[in-house]
Amino acid sequence: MRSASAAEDSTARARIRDAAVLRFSREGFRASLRTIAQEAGVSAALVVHHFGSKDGLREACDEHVLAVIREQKRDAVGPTGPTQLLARMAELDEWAPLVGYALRSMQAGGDLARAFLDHFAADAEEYLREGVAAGTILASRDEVARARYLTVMGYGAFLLDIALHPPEDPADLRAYLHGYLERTGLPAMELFTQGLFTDRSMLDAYLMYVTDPPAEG
Amino acid sequence: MRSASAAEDSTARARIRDAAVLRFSREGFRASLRTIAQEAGVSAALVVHHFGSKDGLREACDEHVLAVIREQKRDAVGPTGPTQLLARMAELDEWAPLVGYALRSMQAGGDLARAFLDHFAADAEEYLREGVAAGTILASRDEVARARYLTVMGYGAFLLDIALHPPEDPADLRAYLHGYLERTGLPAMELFTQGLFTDRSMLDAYLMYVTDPPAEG
DNA sequence: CAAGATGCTAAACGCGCGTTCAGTTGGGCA
DNA sequence: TGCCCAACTGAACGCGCGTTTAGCATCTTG
Repeated sequence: MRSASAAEDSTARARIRDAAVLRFSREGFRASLRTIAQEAGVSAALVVHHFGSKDGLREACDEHVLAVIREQKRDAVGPTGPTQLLARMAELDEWAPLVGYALRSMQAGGDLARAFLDHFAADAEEYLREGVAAGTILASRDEVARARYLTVMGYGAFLLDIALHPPEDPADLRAYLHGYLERTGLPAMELFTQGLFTDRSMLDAYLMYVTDPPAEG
Repeated sequence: MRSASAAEDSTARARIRDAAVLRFSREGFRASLRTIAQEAGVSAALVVHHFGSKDGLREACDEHVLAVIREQKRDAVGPTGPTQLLARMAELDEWAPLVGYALRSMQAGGDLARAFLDHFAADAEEYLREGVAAGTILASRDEVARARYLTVMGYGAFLLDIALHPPEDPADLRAYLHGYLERTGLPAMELFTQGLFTDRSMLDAYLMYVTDPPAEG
């Protein structure tokens, strides 16, 4: 079936789509149709001919990226966290444009971003439950909310870090990810194993507040 | 000196700057000069006359927003967390455009975003040290890295959440913030008081890895 | 009062964008 | 063979953008 990867599809349509993913990944969604067409070695008119409009092209890219990442996840052996999935994919240069596209998409918001996050949050929930069952992870009063919170936090921190320190070579997500993990590894580990507070008073105060909220101003 | 607020400055230059902050806050930095000029009740040419170019206008907005937020912070009585600063400011409709501008700026990256985060991370560091000294917060092996990590995480999560669920009325940050805190309050409190793992094995493994890293591939 | 700076505008310029259009090529099929 | 349809292109269109230019009032100042 799949001889090596989807890149083997050398129809003009696929070439345009791949070129679009690459340029969107590098330049954001401001990348022009003409630039994309040039990268694919076709005319700008052909892009519109195949995808109807620039928005149509973006939708096609969205579907493609989501499909590939889902397939990658299915093929992955054993459970891995959602962050680890993109991280491992970034390790292979072949997938770098897809990961870059996904990150751009999350930063821009929209349907694909929501789809990604729902997907990853659902994964996180599963892995957290497994951890709780295995006794390695503490139980939460609201597993769904926790999974979502941790997912949004992880990706949000990574995206903001990228925005603050844009890599000179956007293609080299590998190097960037390495540096990011180096910077955040220790505080993350401390937070996840020890928390931040020395006692339960803040949590108890919050729980009290939630169950018996003060009157609205 | 300051009769009520900076909004009292009714020179055309100030009106243009305030209009720019408002529109940038609502529409992002794609907002056009003509739109901003119209909002300020002047011609587009006058904007260029006063600020040289659109980039010049953005720089002026950056300086203004940073200055106002710093001043607000100085006036604030007692220590408050950096997140709480923006949160409290968002409560007052008067400051909402400034806060919106700051958030847009962080999402877009650039110098102002770095300035904000350095500022807030330094604040966080101070408050964390106070907490450690007071015995309410656990000490970290690297206070600087932890302060930065928590700051990037907090704002990153909030920004991603906004991108995923853009409020229908961007001006009403107040309502949005309320919903966000409702969604994340419990898992955040749990994480900060209890951590995530049941034992120290992950942290110990990480510390071992850092002090004695495996050979590079 | 003359002269020049200052605040400000209407109109236009040039550019890059997404998109459209008329037309060419070439393979599949009655 | 003749026809058609799909793939594809170069040129142009229309638009909105940031910016420029020329000119007009209105103050300031010697």
